[in-house]
Amino acid sequence: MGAFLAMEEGYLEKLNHVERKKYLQKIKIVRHLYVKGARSNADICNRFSISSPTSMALLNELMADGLVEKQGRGESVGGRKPELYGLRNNSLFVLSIEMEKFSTRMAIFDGTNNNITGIHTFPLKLSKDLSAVEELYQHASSLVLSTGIDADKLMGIGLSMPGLVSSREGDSYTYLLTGQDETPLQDLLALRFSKPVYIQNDVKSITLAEHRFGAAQGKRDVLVLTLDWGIGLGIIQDGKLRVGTSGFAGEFGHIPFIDNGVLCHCGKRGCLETVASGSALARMAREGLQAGQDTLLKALSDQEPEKIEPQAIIQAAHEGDQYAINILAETGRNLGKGIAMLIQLFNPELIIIGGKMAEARQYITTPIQQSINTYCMTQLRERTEIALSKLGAQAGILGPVATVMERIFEHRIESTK
Amino acid sequence: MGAFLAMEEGYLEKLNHVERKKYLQKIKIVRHLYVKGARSNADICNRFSISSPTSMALLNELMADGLVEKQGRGESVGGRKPELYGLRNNSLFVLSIEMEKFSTRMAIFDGTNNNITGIHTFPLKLSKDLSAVEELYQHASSLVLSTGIDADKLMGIGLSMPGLVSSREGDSYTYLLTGQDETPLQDLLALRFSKPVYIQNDVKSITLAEHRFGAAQGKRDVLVLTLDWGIGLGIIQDGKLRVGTSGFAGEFGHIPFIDNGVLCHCGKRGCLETVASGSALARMAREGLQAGQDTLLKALSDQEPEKIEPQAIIQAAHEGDQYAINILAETGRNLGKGIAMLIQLFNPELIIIGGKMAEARQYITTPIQQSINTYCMTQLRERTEIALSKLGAQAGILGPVATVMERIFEHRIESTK
DNA sequence: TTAAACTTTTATAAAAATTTAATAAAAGTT
DNA sequence: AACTTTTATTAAATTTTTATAAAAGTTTAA
Repeated sequence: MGAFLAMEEGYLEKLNHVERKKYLQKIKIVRHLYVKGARSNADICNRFSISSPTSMALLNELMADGLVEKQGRGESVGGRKPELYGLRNNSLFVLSIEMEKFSTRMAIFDGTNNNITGIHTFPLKLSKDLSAVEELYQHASSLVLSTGIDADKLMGIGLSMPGLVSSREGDSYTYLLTGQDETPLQDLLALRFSKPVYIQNDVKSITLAEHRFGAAQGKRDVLVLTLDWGIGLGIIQDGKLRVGTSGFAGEFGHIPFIDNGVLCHCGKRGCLETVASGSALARMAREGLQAGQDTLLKALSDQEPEKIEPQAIIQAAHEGDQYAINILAETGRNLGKGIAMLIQLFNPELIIIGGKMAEARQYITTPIQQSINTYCMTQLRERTEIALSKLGAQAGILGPVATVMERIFEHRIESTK
Repeated sequence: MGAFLAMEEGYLEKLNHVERKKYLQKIKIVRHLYVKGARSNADICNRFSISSPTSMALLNELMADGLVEKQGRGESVGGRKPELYGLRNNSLFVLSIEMEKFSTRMAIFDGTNNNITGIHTFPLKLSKDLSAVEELYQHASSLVLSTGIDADKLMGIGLSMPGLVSSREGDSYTYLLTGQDETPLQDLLALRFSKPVYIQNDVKSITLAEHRFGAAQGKRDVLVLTLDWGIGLGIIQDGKLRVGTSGFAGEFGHIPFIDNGVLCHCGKRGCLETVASGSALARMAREGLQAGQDTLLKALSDQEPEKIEPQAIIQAAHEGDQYAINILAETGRNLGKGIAMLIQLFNPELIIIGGKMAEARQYITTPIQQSINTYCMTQLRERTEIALSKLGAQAGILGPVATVMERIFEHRIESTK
């Protein structure tokens, strides 16, 4: 298998046209089996428009390569039961790294997308300088070592981080800056790890996770909103993540929303994020407390007045606190107005709401829906479903896995053309 | 050629796998030659990853079918000059129909996208009932007859109309309603014309025209804004028109923009269209005149106070009228704020501004740019170019041609799979 | 319940199609 | 004029597909 998937420098260049075509077909079959699970020979024939003997020959080669194995018989559809071919267990692994501003999480996933290590958290801070690269490598190495899996079997590494990320260039424009005309971050990491590395913005990464593993599975036009301190948006159109020309699409939190509004941390005034995010919610709570509102939050604020977190407000709402419910509703109404714009612009079939704020459940979704009803054209809103994320906190660590799934085969397919 | 491109009922079903594959390859070559113009054999080999003898055989078949012909020699790149293969002149024609609320335009285009009939205008009104279908057919028939071209050579018909159109279903949700569970408009027309018909919303159709023939050629992430009485938006992402799950994406004119604003014709209040469109401009002008503003528009309004058209205001601005310039600037600033949202959400490389309002040129673009600078994140706006449409009024009639180009081959390719 | 008839899958051999390699002709460069 | 590069064509080698048969399972009907 080493020889086949590893794709050493110059490996592809040595192949002639027929061999490249065969390599391409094999990669596509592997992707198919990875994404869909074990499949029959007949299924592969149909999927790729090749004849049964050809498909059989490719599968035999993949079995000889050690990548594919027979995995029992499928259900009969009126005749002989088909042999099922699937990826060999323990033959493919993916390392997922989720970097946040103040901590970093890692986990290793197997070929059937099971987390085999649990989530390891490190207090690794995300800054502009590159020192984190080496630290990341050390943590990752010892994690891989601890599992005892063959380093050869680690197919690739996915890395998600906040801020502006150009996934095409493989570079961040906010953190771990390599400098202009320098090797992009992704290539730098790939060199250090000797593995393909794919970086992606955190929200876009979560969006891929929702599309691959969550409520957006099989949907073609989906928006994923992540509501934490800020507001994130991931866009799936015609079944693919769309990131725009530089990879920065989806800056929904910073659209102009309120005239002469509060100063946003982005430097502008009145961004949506100033009235519809976790930080907006916290600000409303602080202002309410200062104005002498009677609420469960008082107890909290007496201890640490500046440390009111959205989650405490959500908690209070679930305990029936009227003020918390009110400010959540205001946040939701603002957000809903923003979402109404999104529905009009993107005409999605589904909008998934995730992030910590999603834990407010009906206290946020009801006012959102109310705003949508007010601000959205009937024909559009009637065709849009709003749902809460099922993946929840898992989405963050599954994101890089989905990113690797999306890119590792594409990358190979591209370089074969 | 009749047999080849016509695709009679059941033609494809008769083919075995190899024949279907060959048919698919030939269709793809024809599309390539149609979109790119005459090409060499070597180019086709590279483009489709097939060997020279195979490609030559396919081209020979296409020549025997009467679809392709040799069209001279290309430039040498250091050796023998390549033979160029192109679509036979006068072998493919497209009928373009542009329906507006109060009139309908038609023209026939040849295989190199030249308008061979000029634009014929009919006072055909767009309503909910289907009586227009027969009228359309009669007009079209006599137009085709007048050119003397073989009806067989009419490849397809493109039809654009305002309102909600589901291009996938081939049905309008605003005009020419066929009723639920009835044959969609597109199929109804296809039956009457005995030709493939493709319908599309007017703005999306224009967007395709800009992408195929205008300033968006070769670009991958483009937004096209049409500014007339209303505001239209067409979205190209990753090189393709994106229309959303029901085909209604891009309802930019009716996003909520002003709290408690003017009543919009859509029924809601404060839509962007109420402060940033041609009708908003006309309203501002009327209000200004009533308030006694001193402006060149006075002369006009004295005659027909209710008939101030955006074009008159633009004209006045070009003549130096300060009031006209001011209200255009206000319209532009509002629009610019909306465009700032679009840039943040879509991260396009180019935004094309078309429609009659584009004739205001710097009087509209300068305030637009000013708003973008105010409301848009630096990293995003720096990577976005704003340009005026070069196609201008031509875009409307070229749109259905681009729609046919986009769909007619896809349609055949789909049904081969 | 059992056996025959029918489907689907798998395997293999013959037929067909495609690619590669080889070659000649054409066009440009030194 | 000699050499290089590219195109176009033919023949040989390879690959893919089709056709066929056997194996395995399901359904139908006695």
